[in-house]
This record gives sequence, C-alpha cells and structure tokens, in this order.
Amino acid sequence: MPELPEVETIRRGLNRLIVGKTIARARHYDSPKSFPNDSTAVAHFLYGAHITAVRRRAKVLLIDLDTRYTLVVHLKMTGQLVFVGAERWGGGHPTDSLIHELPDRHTRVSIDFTDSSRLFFNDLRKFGWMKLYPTAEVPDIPFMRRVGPEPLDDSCSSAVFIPRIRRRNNTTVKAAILDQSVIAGVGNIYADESLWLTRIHPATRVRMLNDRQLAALLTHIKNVLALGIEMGGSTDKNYVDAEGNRGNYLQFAHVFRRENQPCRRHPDLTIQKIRVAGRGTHICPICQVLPLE
DNA sequence: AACATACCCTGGGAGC
DNA sequence: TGCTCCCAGGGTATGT
Repeated sequence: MPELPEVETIRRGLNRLIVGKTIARARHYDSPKSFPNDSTAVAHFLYGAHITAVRRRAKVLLIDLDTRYTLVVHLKMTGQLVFVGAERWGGGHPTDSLIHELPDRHTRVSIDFTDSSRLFFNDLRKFGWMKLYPTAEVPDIPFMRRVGPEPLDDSCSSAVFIPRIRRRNNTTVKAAILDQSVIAGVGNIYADESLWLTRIHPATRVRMLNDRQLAALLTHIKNVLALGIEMGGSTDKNYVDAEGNRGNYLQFAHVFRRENQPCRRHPDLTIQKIRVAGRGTHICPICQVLPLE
C-alpha cells in the first residue's frame, strides 16, 4: 500500500526515467474512473507534452507538463507505476504486474512516449486515478487545500504539529495521524510503526497525551518515513528496480504484519493484531498500554 | 467543526 | 469442490 515513502520512491524513479520525454498518447482500459479526463483536454494538453518535473505532495504524484498542465496521480492502496523502456522499473503496490508482460488485466492506463518507452498504471482495486489539471489549479484541489504539513520538511516542527493534532483531541491517536489534514503522508504501516516506537497505544485519545509525547510521536513519524524512503519503501517480495534494489522497509518493521511474532523489545511476548479507527492495527501489549480515561 | 461510518473495488483466504 | 463471507485500505461523502 503506497504511503509517503513508496510514493517518494516512485517520484525519484520517474524523475530519472521520464523527465524530458514527450507523451505521444495515452490509453485507458475498462476503468473510466482511473482516467476521468476530458478527451479534448487530453488531446490538447497531454498529447505532445514534454514532462518537465515529477513532484510529490503527501501521497500524490504530480507530473508536470510544459503545457502548463499537470497529471495528478493517486495510487490509493493497490496502484503501481511501471516504466518499460530501455530498462524496466516499477514501484507501488507489490503484485506480479511489476514483472509481467504489460498491459495485463490490472492495467488501467498506459502512456506511450515518442521514443516508444511506456508508463503503465496498474491498479487491482481501481481506487487510484490519473487526473489532468491546469498546473496553476493544483493547489486549489480540495485535497490540496486541506492537507497538512509535509512531515519531512524542517518547517514541520512540533510547534506546528501539536496544535494540528490537538484539533482531533477526542479521537484516537491513530485516527488522528492517519488524517491527512493533520499531517501528510502517514498510512497504516507507518502509523503502527511510529506508535510502537513512541510506546503509545493506537486507541489512546489524543487528549490523554501530553505535549512531550506528541513531540516524540512526531519525531518517530519523521524517522520511520525517512527510513522508509532510505529503504526504498515497503514494496516487498522479489521485485527489483533498475539498480537491482527492492523496497525492503518491511524487513525492519517493528510491528506491521508481525502478528504473533516476538516484540523486538520483549522477545517473550508477541505482537497482537487489533482493530482501531476501522483499520487493522499491530501493537505490543506491554509496550503500548491503553491509559485509563 | 468534529467524529464515526459507509462506500468505492477486486482478489485472496477462511469457513462451511 | 464451490459457495459465501470477511478483510485489505486512502480518501470522500454522509449523517449525527
């Protein structure tokens, strides 16, 4: 499930592989919501456009074009992007589509470049999308207006974070950090990891936490996201990128998908899976104790 | 405004 | 074996 580190990993890959290329055409396959764009706009502002930059905000990729339009991409949970050209490179949700002949049954969009290389957008559950917007209007997209600070920016300090998370004082801390308007880019994996590191039970109400704990939580969020990027994200299994690397963050995970495996602090105890904020949630029952209200 | 829940969608696994 | 049910989950919509 692509979270900030996975999307950043993809951004870096695409930045190297597609900036400077010219788009010849795009196709979409049996999934209109994956590419909900006006065909006239596509013809005018996508076809023939040169890619000038690939940016990221929260979990959203922004592929800038020299037509003053931007292809805005959200992979949601099961989206992946695969570049096929002189080399093959892919990132996002780990499935066999990363290595299979493309397009396949999960390909929703393909973009052909004039040099005959291609970019495939595959998405098992069809929740993700690629939308064409005028670049100047991207900041006005409702999501962009609401989204919180980039956690890895120096400007995202505890003085910024604490008042934002305190607006969600009566909800669970896990729901609060998953809320993109509180802080950008945190998803289920890094939420569980950062809460374990901070020794906070995910179902703790925000109001039960003092500022010192919230500052520590922010520090751990920054650390797990930075480590995730360093590791190339959590796109696991045996999928290899152009440099022969695979995303291996999950090898370093403390709790995520480690149900019934030993806690790294308490080897005689096992990680438990519970449900918080409607999400599967991993905790150590000793490290993370729910405080009395 | 804050909070909880349903929904979108498909495939994999559990249980019968 | 084949059926049904549940789960995965980011973000939005809806109702309280």
